[in-house]
Amino acid sequence: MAAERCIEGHGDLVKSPLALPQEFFDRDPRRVARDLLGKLLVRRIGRQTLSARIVETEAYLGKNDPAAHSASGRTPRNAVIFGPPGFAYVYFIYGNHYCLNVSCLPDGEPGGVLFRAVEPVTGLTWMARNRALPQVPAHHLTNGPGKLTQALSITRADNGTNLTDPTQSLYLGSDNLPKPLVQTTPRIGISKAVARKLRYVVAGNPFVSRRSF
DNA sequence: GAGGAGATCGTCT
DNA sequence: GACGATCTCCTCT
Repeated sequence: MAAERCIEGHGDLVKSPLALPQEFFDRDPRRVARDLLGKLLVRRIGRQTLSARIVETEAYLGKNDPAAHSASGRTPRNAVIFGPPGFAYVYFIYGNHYCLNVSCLPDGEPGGVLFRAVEPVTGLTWMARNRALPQVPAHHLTNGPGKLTQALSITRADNGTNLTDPTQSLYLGSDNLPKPLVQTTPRIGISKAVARKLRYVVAGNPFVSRRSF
């Protein structure tokens, strides 16, 4: 069990969130994607701690989901989502961008959740610096899978990180806020299984990547 | 504000 | 060699 610490953000001292247990991810990716909304993504860079609240996710179901990377079987690239639950699957896409997923389901069963958007909580200045966009509105810093990885300095070096371990430089935590109101929509940017409503957003949150369909 | 096109490169076949 | 779970810039309305 993680000890509570204090992290800095905007000059305020904020209680460090407790890491989510591995059992949280040992479930159907649809449940995990929904329950991750409102949870915190915590990134440590040296002495700096960045944290952001998850406001948009997508579930990828594995072999029965043609849109999932795992649909065509295990490869060196996607091996993490075939592994134990709660680990980071980071991949490079379109020559420019990294996307962050977390593995779900027991070891050997493919499944994962893509993080599409987060709401910055602490370290906003660092995120703007990482994005090289100091003038951009806050809600444009992290409202997309490629944007949030850039803002939090997430790269393939983070692939395979145990996101349930609070001693890691990247982990998932909870500050026990009430569950937000969740809206489901079709996933974005895919060409297969487009009709399935496997995208989960915090209703009305301005930090989601796209508002309505 | 909305829509289109180019950039860019790792991964897979 | 083709494709891709994206982003940004530019143009048009």
